[in-house]
This record gives sequence, C-alpha cells and structure tokens, in this order.
Amino acid sequence: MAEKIKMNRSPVTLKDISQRTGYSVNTISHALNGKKDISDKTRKLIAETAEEMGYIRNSLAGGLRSGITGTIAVIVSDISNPLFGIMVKEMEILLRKWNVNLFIMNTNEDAATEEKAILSALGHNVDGLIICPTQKDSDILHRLDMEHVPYVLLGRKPNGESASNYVVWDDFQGGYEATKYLISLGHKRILCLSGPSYISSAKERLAGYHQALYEAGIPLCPELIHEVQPVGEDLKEILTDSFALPDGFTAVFAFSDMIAWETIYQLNELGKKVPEDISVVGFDGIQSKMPFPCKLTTILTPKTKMATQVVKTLMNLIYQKFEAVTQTTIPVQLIVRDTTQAK
Amino acid sequence: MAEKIKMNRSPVTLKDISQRTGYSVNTISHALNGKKDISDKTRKLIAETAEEMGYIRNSLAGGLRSGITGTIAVIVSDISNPLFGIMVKEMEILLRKWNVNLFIMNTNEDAATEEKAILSALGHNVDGLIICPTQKDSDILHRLDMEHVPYVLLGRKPNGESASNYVVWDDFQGGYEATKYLISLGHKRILCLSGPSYISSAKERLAGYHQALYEAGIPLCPELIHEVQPVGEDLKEILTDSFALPDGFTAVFAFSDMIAWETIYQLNELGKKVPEDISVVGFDGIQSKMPFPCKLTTILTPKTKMATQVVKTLMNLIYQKFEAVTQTTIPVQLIVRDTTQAK
DNA sequence: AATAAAACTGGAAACATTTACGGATATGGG
DNA sequence: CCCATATCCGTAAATGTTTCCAGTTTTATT
Repeated sequence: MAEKIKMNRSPVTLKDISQRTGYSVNTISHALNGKKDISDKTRKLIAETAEEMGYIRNSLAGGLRSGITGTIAVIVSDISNPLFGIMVKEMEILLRKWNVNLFIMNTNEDAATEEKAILSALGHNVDGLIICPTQKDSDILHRLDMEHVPYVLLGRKPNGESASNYVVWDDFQGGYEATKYLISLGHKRILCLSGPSYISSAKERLAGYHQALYEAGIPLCPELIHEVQPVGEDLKEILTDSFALPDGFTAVFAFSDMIAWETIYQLNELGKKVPEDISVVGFDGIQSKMPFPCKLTTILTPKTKMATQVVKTLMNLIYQKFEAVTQTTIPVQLIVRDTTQAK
Repeated sequence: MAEKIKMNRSPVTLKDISQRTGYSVNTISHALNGKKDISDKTRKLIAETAEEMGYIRNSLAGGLRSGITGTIAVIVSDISNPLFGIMVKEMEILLRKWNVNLFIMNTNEDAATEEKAILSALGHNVDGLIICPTQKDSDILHRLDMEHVPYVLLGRKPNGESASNYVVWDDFQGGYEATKYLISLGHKRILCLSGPSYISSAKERLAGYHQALYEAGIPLCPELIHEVQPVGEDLKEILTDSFALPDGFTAVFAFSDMIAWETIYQLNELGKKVPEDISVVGFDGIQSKMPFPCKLTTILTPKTKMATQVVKTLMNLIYQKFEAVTQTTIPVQLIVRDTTQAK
C-alpha cells in the first residue's frame, strides 16, 4: 500500500455538530445512537442538524473504540463463479439491512492466498467471516478459533474433528441421487468427474456415487473416476481415454455444472451427441438462476437458502454470542431435464 | 447493526511488541513501516518479534490517524452477473498485491440503494470507489466530487458534462459492428433488444445500430427496438409481437449475452431455430471465460483490460494525486460463432 | 581532537468515536 | 418541605496507530 499524498476529505464530525448545537460531543453520540436519556426534543434537533450537515458516522473511529466495525469478510475460491456470485449477492443484500458491509476475497483455491486474505480481514477488525476453505492443510482456521473470531464455513465441512460452524449442502445425497437416477435409466458405466479429494464436498459426492453403485450391485471401476480441474484442459484427454476403455462409458456424473457444460462441449467435438449417445448430469443448478439455452439435468443446490442460513448462523455467533456449534446440512434436489435419457 | 455482546479478540498491539523488545511504540511503528532511521539490527529484531507474536496491523487505528485505510468499494448492479464477477475477481487479485481490500456492494440498479452503499463506503473511509452507476438521476456522485473522493466509473459514462473519470468499452463501435455484420449477412429486419435509455452504454450501442442501418440505407423501424429488463419476463411477448409485424424480423441484436441466451431459449420455445430461422448476436462475450455448449456470436468486451485500466486509473488518482481527468475507451471485437448465418 | 553530520530513538499529540462515571435539574410522593 | 427518583447532560478516559518534534548517540571529516 503506497502512500497517499494528502487527505482530501474533511468530513463533518460529532464535534462539528456539537459546536453547531451547543451540546457536548457525548450527547450527540448518544442522541444519534438512541442510547441514554435524551429528550425527544434534543434528539430530534440533533438528528436534523446531523442530516442537514451531511454527517456520516466514521466507522473506523467507532469500530476502534467499540470493537464493532459492521464488516464481514467473505472468502471464496472465485467470485466470478456464478455459484458464489449468486450467494454473495444474496448475502450482501441481507446484510445491508443491518448496515453490515462485505469484504470480498478470492483464494483461487490457494492456501497461502487464503491465509493472507484472512489475516488482512482480521487487521480490519471484521466482526466475522464466511469462508469456503481451501482445505489444503493450513492452520489458519485454528487461529480464528484461538482468537474467538466468529466464522462460518460455506459449502465445505471442516477437516478432522474441528468444531467449526458450517452450512453445507447434502453432497452425499446429491451424489447418491444423481448416480441412482442414471442407474435407473439403465446406465452401468458411469464416468465420474470428481473434484480434489481433499475437499469435503467432493469426497461426499463420491461417497454417494459409491453407495448408489453398491446398492445396485454394479462393480466400482476406479478407471472411471477422475479428479478434474475447475476449468480443465485435461478433460478432452480423459474423455478420449475413457472411450478407449474395454467397456467405454454411457453416462457422466460431473461434480459441477461448469464441468458438465465443458463435458458436453467436448463430447460434441468428439462427435458424440447428448443425450442420445451419452447422458450427462451436473451439480449446482446454476441454470435455475440463469437462462441458458442448454437444459442440463443436474442436482439443484438451494443457493438462497444457503446464503440465508450462513448469514443467520454468523449473525447469531456475533451478536447473540450463541456459542453452541451450528452445523446445517441443506437437502438438494435432482432436476431432470434434457441431457439424460434411458440407455 | 445490533450490539455485539462482548469483545472477543485481544490482538497483539505495537504496545505489546514495545514491552517485549524495550523499544518505544513509536520505534516499533517506524521499524515495521520502513520509515525513519532505524538500524538494520533493530529493524530485524522488531520484525522477528512481531512475526513471532503474531502481530497484525490494526487498519482501523492506522486508517483513522493516517487517512489511508487500504480499502476500496466496488459498486455494481449485480455481482452474480458473471460480467461483473469476472471483473471484480480481476480487480481483487490486482489490488491484493497492494494490500488493498475490496468492499462489494450491489445496487440492483436502484438509485436509493446506490446512495446508501456509497455513503456507507464513505463512513468506512474507503480510499476510493469503483462505480457502475445506476444513472437514475441522483446527486450522490456530485457529493463525491465535492468531497474530493477519488472514484472511477465502470462501463458507463457520466451524464451531462461531468468531468468524472471513467473507463468504458466502445459501445458505439460494438453496436455498429454487430449490426453491420448482420446486414452483411443479408438481414434487413433486425430486432434490437436494448437496455434502458438512461444508461449511457445502451444509448451508445443503439446509436451504433442506427448508424449501421443508416449507412446501409435501411429504414429505421421503431417497432423493432425494445427496452428489456435484465432477466425479463416480457421477452416472450416482445418476440411474439415482433413475429406478428408485417415484415417480421430475421435477426436479433441483444445488448447482453444473458438477453441473447434467453432470446435463443424463447425462440426455441416458439419453434424457431437459431441460426437457421433467426440469427442472434449478443454483447459481452461472457462465454469466452466460460465453457458453455452454446457458441454465441457476440461482441467481445475485454474484461481483464477493463479491470486493469480501472484499477490503474483509481490508483493513480489516490496515490499519485493525478488530478487530470482520465477517460478511457476500450475497443471491442466482433466474434463470429454459431448463432448467425446468411439469410 | 573538534566538529559536523548521520544514525538512531522517545514523548506526546492527534485521529473520531464510545463508554464509564458523575453532576445537575426537574418531578412526584409523603 | 424534604427526600427520592427520574430525566437530562457533560467530563474524561480509552481504542491502536501515525506523525510532529526533539533528543541522544555514533560515525565521518578535517
């Protein structure tokens, strides 16, 4: 952070209002904040003068003294991912009602960036954090625990036996239902395009996939399970290789809509039609909030509900000091559309 | 903002480091900030002690005294719109290098919300703002001018003769090229799905549309020009009505990719094929950053360039006090893909 | 060895607000 | 009329940092 050449605002302060009205700075503060015993007449006069003079409360000074800054940091992997965009928007609108402002930070799934972001947030004395953790082991969350900073994990459960508060979707259920549905359509060779195994949601979706296969008595084929990158260049190769397997594959379960779309695109490039040749199921249901022409069969994850629940949990932690651990799992829903059909 | 029950952090302060090392608070501050003459030995010792004690600079206190908070507010209509998501992400990553944090705020294209957001940002003493203004007349930008708060407009030019700094795409060029291209394919009845006329970018795109028609000697049909809402329920009606016109239409120029996608979807619902029956051109080129299966012909607006330029302009304003007005127009590019064909 | 300059460090004020505490005036009941 | 209580308001300390001003020690130069 370079050096700013000179201060350019000279905002009106409580002192200014004090001089104008004749009341003490203290009284002004109390009047504006509804504290203490101030006569209605005085309160009204002060409020009007403040308004007239264009007073804006200085959150830095207030926060410094009181410990409440009215700020929350939201730390996600990638705000340009509509999944996060939708939720962050929802949160921001909710929080504005309480005059709480949002810092937004991207980790890019990098642990060092995550740590830097969290420390920076702490330096700004945020009242709390909402974090979609990278889960590449880092002890930064422990630090938050140590310092008793309220935070809620978004979409991913903590590693190990941590008692962090979190809100997640039912990823196991989603993996299970997606796979079971494909099986019900007669598919047996289901390519699974998973996420990194250290991320809890990917782990659970994969467990759901396993469970569905197991219940249907279909043998598990490790060569049909791949970890792909968010926007993977390796996808084409995976598809080509999988077609070359002895039994090939007839369906794809992708762990995000982004991956599903990319898969459909690559399948087209390879001359395969969806759903005639290959069925594809996604995960997220981003489409439900955005009008894309391609109607993807997917697992719908309720994003508004998630955003609301996360905010509610955090506000409880901060303001009610509701110390009990709150861990919420939100059910998901299979949405059948146009990218799947019976084999 | 409710009341927080009690302070829960007791962070290590300069005073703590002072007591541990025996140096004055003043010296600690200077050592950590590279100011004044501090011996390398002392500086190193202080830095190590700070590190060891887990010191985090309190930006509130620092900002209060120095006037520099290391925060910037980004105010857009809708962070869940990937167009903004992509740019905000880019900005955040750029600014993190200077240890600058981003407040994100949604206006939802509402002037009152915009004003509230900006005032809130001022209360947090942001060093500057990046604003995609609603342009529904409000004098809030004047206030920023009055108070000499650095800000840069994003994607929209100021109303009237304001001397605001801005970075925009060449919307006129985009509107012109999109229309000209459709004309070159033999289209004469081009439905124009515009945005609100009080928004500068929409105005300019429409002017480009006019110009292209004019140059080609094609008469302007007011009934082919419609203002549509971001995610409009009225779209279906517009399309149906337009088909019912004496000469109908054979092509659509949509002012955003979102609208283009929605249009294609609705056209399919109406039994029309794209591009066989109707050609569609979008605006934004969101697809270029996201792998959707539908390859839309569109006007590509360089988003990374925009984000970089906005940040650069703002940083100049804040730190170099570069008072001259900076107004940048970034060229756009027609990308021909699969939703257009000759008539 | 004297003197100037450079290197190094501290004290205290300032930023704008909140809060703990206490003082003053008015109201009401006995 | 007196005391208790409620109502209304002010003083001063506190938050953690930066900055102004100044002081002391060390090094370099003649």
